[in-house]
Amino acid sequence: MQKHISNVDSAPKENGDKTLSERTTTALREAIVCGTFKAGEKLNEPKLATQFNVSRGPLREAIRRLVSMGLVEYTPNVGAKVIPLERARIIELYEVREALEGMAARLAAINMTDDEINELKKLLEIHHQHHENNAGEYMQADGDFDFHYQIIKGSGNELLTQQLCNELYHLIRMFRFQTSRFKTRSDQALVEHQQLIYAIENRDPGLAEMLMRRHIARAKQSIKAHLLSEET
Amino acid sequence: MQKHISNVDSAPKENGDKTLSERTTTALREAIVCGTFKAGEKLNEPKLATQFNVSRGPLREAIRRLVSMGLVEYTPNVGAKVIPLERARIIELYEVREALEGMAARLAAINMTDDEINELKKLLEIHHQHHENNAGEYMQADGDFDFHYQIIKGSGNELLTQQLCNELYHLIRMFRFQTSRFKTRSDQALVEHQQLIYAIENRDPGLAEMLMRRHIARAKQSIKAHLLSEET
DNA sequence: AATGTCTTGATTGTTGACAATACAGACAAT
DNA sequence: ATTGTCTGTATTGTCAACAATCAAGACATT
Repeated sequence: MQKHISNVDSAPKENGDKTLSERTTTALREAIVCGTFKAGEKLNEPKLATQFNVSRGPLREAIRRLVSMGLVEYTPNVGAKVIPLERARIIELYEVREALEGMAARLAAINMTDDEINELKKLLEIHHQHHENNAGEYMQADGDFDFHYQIIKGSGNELLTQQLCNELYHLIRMFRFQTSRFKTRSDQALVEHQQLIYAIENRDPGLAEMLMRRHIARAKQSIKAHLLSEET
Repeated sequence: MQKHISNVDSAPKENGDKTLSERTTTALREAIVCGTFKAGEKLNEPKLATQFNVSRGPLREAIRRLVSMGLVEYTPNVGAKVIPLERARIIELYEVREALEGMAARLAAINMTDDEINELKKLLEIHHQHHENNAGEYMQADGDFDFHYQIIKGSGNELLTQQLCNELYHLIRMFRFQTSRFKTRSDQALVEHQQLIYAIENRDPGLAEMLMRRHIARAKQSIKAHLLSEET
């Protein structure tokens, strides 16, 4: 049965995607993140190559990149499969996030320019509006991403930014797609974001880190509870 | 001028290295980490393929993997080059380490078994012996790695372990190779390791994290000072 | 019936050739 | 002299065919 991916061009164009293998990577990544390929599903090279309208070379490259991003598992001579996102792994993901984004907030409190902080404030304001207008919930996920993204960038640490935005980011997205049934605690999150901005504005690295870590730890606890309550 | 890498087989055999591209990855990685290829040096595909005695396919795979490990920079249609380890990047590396290994120590204090803790103690004892016998310095680098490695594994967080041991680890090694001229503060480190074990043994996650972070932050400061004093 | 071996089909690993792109040097124009 | 364009060469991107490996089912043996 043919999936809804006739070729690579159906993927979102990302500005840096010049070569075929890069476009294939993006296309395959989105397909996995969005659940077109189910968790644990085998990735057959010739079949996928046909679907994406490329030869096996670029496709293999794409698979390798997704392996290094943690979205795909690989066994030599056996093949690739979409990573099965078990409970344990999700908790692990949030623990790593807590560590890295905590550090990002600390560094952001030191390195962010005043302009960048103002941008952050504007962003929060927009989210606030949305929350009031649309009775919460809606767009919260993307909004949350934007906010965290700006702080990460504001850290000024390129390695950290890369680790979070290029590697872990897509894992988080994938998880969110699979668990969109969970309500996002959007009003709570807004308050926490607000506090975080204060800490950064006051150039208090310790507080910024602590608040960010609590923000993420709280999300982790919330998810943990949800996952347990769903246990069969 | 021919380098001292006639083919892939000269690389250290790592148990999981079955396929040619995996062996090539290991070989190329070691060559880069150990400085056979200088920082910033261009990696020419046909030339390297000849040197390693493989075709361009596996070699390209190897390069891609090293890109995702941060050892190699890549520009489409231009090619790959060994990452130039500038001062800024080294500091960044230690900031990320501080965050991740801090979290590892925290989790280790929670999750490590008593047996694992005993192993850690034995390891420290061995390092202590070496320090007294060999008037310090010697073997400190590897010893330090072993110690940190066991704590990371002891965290029980696979994602964290992978990030540290498969990605950042080799960057650190590469940096150490380039700066072996720096004296390692080995007696200081031993004391800090000792304290860390206490914290883990007493199941004090907060203290364990704090000590690990200080341990790494101190190393960062030491390196910072060295780098500044070398400024031309 | 259960276990072990063999064979077959499918899938991955590797290769070398060809196409597309970028870089360097020569040359012309201002 | 400097800038811009062009051309040839080198390098990377892509492909399709071939070799090596693995997984599953048939068959024989205990």
